[in-house]
Amino acid sequence: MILPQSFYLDDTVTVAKSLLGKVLHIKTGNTERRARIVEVEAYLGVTDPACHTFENRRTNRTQSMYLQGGHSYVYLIYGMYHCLNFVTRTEAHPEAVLIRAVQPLDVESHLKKKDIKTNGPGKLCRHYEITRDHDGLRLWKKSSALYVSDDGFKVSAKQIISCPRIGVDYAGEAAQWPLRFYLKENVFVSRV
DNA sequence: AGTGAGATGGCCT
DNA sequence: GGCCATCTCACTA
Repeated sequence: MILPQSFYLDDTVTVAKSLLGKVLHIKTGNTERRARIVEVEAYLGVTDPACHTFENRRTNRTQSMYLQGGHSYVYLIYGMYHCLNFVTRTEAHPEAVLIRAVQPLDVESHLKKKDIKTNGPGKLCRHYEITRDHDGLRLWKKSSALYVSDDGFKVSAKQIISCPRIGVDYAGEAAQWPLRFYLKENVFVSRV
């Protein structure tokens, strides 16, 4: 079942945790690939020093974060990698969930750890060729190049690990906030 | 295994 | 000019 837009309008931490186990669909040309979300981070908008919209900062890059929840937000980082986010809440609350790692579902391959190409926000976008072209898409529409569904995969609260976010040391105290969530013992998670 | 540098563009002061 | 929600490669040991 495809996730409705209302799914994304909830509290950002709730959405982040709920996204674990959901299925991301990526359409390129005639093919559609699927991947289970296994690692995410919450970015809490205007009051979060680690968030691009901290203090209501509004640039060309962050336009889509000010859309309603359920849109994609893709940005370029370090001049060469892209990061995929799902916007949450409403226009007045520019918050988002960063998709840090997914588990590919199409190929029945027994991947060795060194061969995993989707365990990190930059690597997963490179693997699925997700770029700024995928910014501002409506994730609740099956016609979008990116959309998200629930295939019935169950995740219990005990399987969700919380810890500080990666790569935000500059954000002071906020760097310690437990806003990174991942599935316990999942091999596709970027790091433990 | 662990550390350090480099690639490279947008946004900041 | 400097920093960044990253990753890879080359080096140490």
